[in-house]
Amino acid sequence: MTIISIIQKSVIEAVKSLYGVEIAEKDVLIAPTRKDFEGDYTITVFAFSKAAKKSPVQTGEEIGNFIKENAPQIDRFNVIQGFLNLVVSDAYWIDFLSNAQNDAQYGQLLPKNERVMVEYSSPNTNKPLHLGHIRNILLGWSTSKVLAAAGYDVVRTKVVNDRGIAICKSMLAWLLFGEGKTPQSEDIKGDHFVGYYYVQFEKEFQMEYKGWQSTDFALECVYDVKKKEGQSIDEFFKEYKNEYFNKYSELGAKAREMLLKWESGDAETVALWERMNGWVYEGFNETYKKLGVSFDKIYYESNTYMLGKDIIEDGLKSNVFYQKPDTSVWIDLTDVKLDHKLVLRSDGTSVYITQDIGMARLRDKEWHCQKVVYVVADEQNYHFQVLFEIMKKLGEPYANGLHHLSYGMVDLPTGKMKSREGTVVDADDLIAEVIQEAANNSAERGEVADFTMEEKAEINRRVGMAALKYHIVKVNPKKRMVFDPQESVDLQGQTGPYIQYSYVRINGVLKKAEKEGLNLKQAVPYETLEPQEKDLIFKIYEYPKAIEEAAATYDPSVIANYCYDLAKSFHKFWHDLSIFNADPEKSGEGVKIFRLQLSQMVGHVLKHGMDLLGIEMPERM
RNA sequence: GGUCCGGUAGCUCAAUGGAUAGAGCAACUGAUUUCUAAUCAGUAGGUUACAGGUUCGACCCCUGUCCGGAUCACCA
Repeated sequence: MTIISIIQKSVIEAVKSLYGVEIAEKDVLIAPTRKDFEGDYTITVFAFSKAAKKSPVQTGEEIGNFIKENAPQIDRFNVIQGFLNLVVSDAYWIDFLSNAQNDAQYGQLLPKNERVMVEYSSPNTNKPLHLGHIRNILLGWSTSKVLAAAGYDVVRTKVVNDRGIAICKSMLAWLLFGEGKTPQSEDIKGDHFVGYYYVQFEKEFQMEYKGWQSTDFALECVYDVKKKEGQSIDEFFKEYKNEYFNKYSELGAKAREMLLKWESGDAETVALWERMNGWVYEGFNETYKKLGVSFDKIYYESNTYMLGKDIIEDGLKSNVFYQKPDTSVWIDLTDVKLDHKLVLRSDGTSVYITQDIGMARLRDKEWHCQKVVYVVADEQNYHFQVLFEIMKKLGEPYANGLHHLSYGMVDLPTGKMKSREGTVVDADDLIAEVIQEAANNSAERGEVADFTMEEKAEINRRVGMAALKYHIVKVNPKKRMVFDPQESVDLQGQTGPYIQYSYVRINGVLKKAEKEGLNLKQAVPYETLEPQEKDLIFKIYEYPKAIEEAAATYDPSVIANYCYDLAKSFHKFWHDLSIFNADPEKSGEGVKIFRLQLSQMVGHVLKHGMDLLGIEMPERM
């Protein structure tokens, strides 16, 4: 039984026997005691003081005395205002530690016998990954790791948007201006290579558009006729871009023609499409590898974009959907405070959401997940609200397990990232930069100067990636975040490397212990904990709760902050108390072994926790 | 305009309705004969956007206002 439930039960008994009132477990508010007070757990007694018809302080005293009498695990207590602070006995903590130590899986919670699918990354194949994708990927990966640690059976997936007008733009530009070049011939990463032609297309298109804007036709037959009140020429044509692309643009016409050819299965077009997408995948895979993430199943939109129509037809029969006179199909979601939403065009073709409806059912057939987490930016909040409501109305059994892990956009200190203004931070560049920064710092410090080049490179990679990943994943997903590249390479303070460093310190003493032939498996007598020691044990004890919370809220930042707190406590412990030079007079013979065991356990939890964030620990740095 | 999400120290972020709102960065001051100073300790920094309300108790819940963002396509 956990100490929490021991305390809860004791309080329930206390209130019953002292005041004759029955309360439930959820009525017992129990929280870790604040730092400035003595105690491990605090119970808020205001609610009980009403039942007792006594002052909060008196009630606290009475309950405290009762618990102390009845629960041997509680050593002493104090009451301040309406707060009952309980001190758990050192014996309990020491006992807990030795048990945890024997559990090589500590941090892996019991199986929940539920499967959850995490969809993340889901890129377009027309340009390389950037900072925004990095947030998505890190969130998706760490969420999946957290869920797995919490006991779920996890399936990782992505849906590649490999078709549509965007990739056709790249294809067209490559045909027009590519001169037969390839990523190999130019020695460029495939996704960057294809992205270059996408940009090339946009440039050419802009030139064409600019030229067109000054024609009499554009000014007299378009601007004069369609402009809004007081709208300048520039403003108007900025808004008119898409319509121009579809109506008058030569390049636009060619791109659309290519899309039609692709859809009709034209062999040459499909071959080109496969070739260019192949280049992109090679590039993406390299980036995924650098980020240390993987997928169990990849879906391609080119295979799934026709899905969902049959469901719409069935739903039409069962009156979940309705048809307008123009034959387009809609759903009425006004009863759940949403709108009427189109699910099938009047020409019978699908829209974005049709596909998602079909995809949801397909994946249910293939995987039978009780839960599905969609890691997608918050600009699509409305889309997912609509999607989930539709699935509920269709009566899909898994509908209530669908969850949109919505995260805020990543801003730069200078403002929003805009591809047009060239302020997009490229994923590969950023990764290279943080690793380089780690290398610079490492060289300055000279701690690992005697290591081989390969070993140094590996350490720099781990440290640099830790800085980057931690910087991003420590922020609550739903918040928009400001990403300062300068700060992301910081190695001091609340950073990934700070946490790694505590692990490296632990590794150092463990190595030394090994050299001295110390047996860390032995049980040693130890009775009185130093505050720094208890702090560490307490935090180790709280680790499973952090995992549960992170899993329940789909929020890896809980783990990020937990790891920082634990590392901080360890650094403090390290600074204040010596391990090998511990004074045996004062602390007893077992102190050295005990502290090594404690350090080892901290190391285990830190490594485990950081792994949930996709961060690897170096042995030295 | 409707809907949704955010607003906490100069900056980046924490805080199951609980105690005196905490960290880090930046600034300043200290701590290496010792297991790695990528560390530790200290100083300074706040009307939690604003105004009401609910409560024994509100950064947190409710109402309104302001600011920022997203979204409201027969686009994806």
